[in-house]
Amino acid sequence: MQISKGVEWAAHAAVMMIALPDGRGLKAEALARYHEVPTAYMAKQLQALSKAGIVQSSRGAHGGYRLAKPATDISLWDITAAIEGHAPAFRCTEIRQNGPCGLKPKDCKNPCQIASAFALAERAFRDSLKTVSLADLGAQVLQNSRPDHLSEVGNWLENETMPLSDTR
Amino acid sequence: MQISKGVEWAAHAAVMMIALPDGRGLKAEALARYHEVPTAYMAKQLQALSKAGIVQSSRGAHGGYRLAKPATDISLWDITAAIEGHAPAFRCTEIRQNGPCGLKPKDCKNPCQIASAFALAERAFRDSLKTVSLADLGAQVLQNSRPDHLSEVGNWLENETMPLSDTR
DNA sequence: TGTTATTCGGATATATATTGTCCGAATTAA
DNA sequence: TTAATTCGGACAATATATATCCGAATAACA
Repeated sequence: MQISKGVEWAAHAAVMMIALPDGRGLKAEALARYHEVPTAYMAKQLQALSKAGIVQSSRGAHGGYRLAKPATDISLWDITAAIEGHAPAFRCTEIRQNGPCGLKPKDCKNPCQIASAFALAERAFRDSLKTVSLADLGAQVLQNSRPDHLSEVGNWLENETMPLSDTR
Repeated sequence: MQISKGVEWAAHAAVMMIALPDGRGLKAEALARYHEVPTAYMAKQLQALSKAGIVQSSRGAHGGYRLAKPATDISLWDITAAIEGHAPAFRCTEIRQNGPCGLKPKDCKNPCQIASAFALAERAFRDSLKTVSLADLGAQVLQNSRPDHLSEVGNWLENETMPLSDTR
């Protein structure tokens, strides 16, 4: 029971993109270099975010990624689901229908009690992540960072960001 | 992000053991046959439950497994943790310390905001599972089962259970 | 308007964790 | 003492997660 590293990377990349000025983007390679992770794999996570409508991508020269909507409208659950998928972690295989005393399918209209309990727990997990928006995370980072670090990041962004022409 | 099938099997096996009369046990092979799953792998899950102090095992002729404590004192989280381990699902790799603008370790005394959010969500998940005891699950099964099914299970148990001599 | 540099996107290998299996050590009834 | 029967940990096979590569697409520029 473990969450993919891609979720961590995608979340950090998304927080980074909050700071982008309007009309600018960051390419996958830059985001990977900034976080010191494999470029191609970071790109894969960004593609997943793009498919989920969380980020916009621009191809070609001076292309890159940027957030597709306000940071307040993107939750940590959105990012997690985009990478991990929406499938429940607990997979009920209906073993109550197995074996010498197995139940008939018609007696299994209601979900198994164990599966129900896990569904409830997973809902609690989801709901907790849904309460955290990218904007919240960004605000916390601003609060807890030393000023010199923030300007360091600002300078780095200044060098790496390119104006994006098109907004497909 | 998925939960091992062993958790499902262990949970069903544990619920089954609620019904055991005092001084009786079920061997791993019987529990596996009842649920129609591979014997050796079911045995592995039972061993994990045993290590966690959830079930008692008796070796030798007429050996088997039984609950080690009252069903009210065993939660679904206990069983999950016994099989899956206590390690958190989200693994923070501290990538904020990586790259050109990486933070110094001394500036990372507080956990990363993203990791904190996941820790909170996982706590919600755990707490939800902790509210469900084996006794609860057993009661729900009794309520939702047809009487003929219950007597069928009772007969099966009668044939399979052996008196356990020793209570190591 | 053609050309080229640069980017994203999906198909393809490798590493790791999960799932499944086996055989020896231990225990107990006879 | 013996032998049957069990648990327990070490050992393979499979599925998933991780990492990588190369082609398709786009926009800048001459």
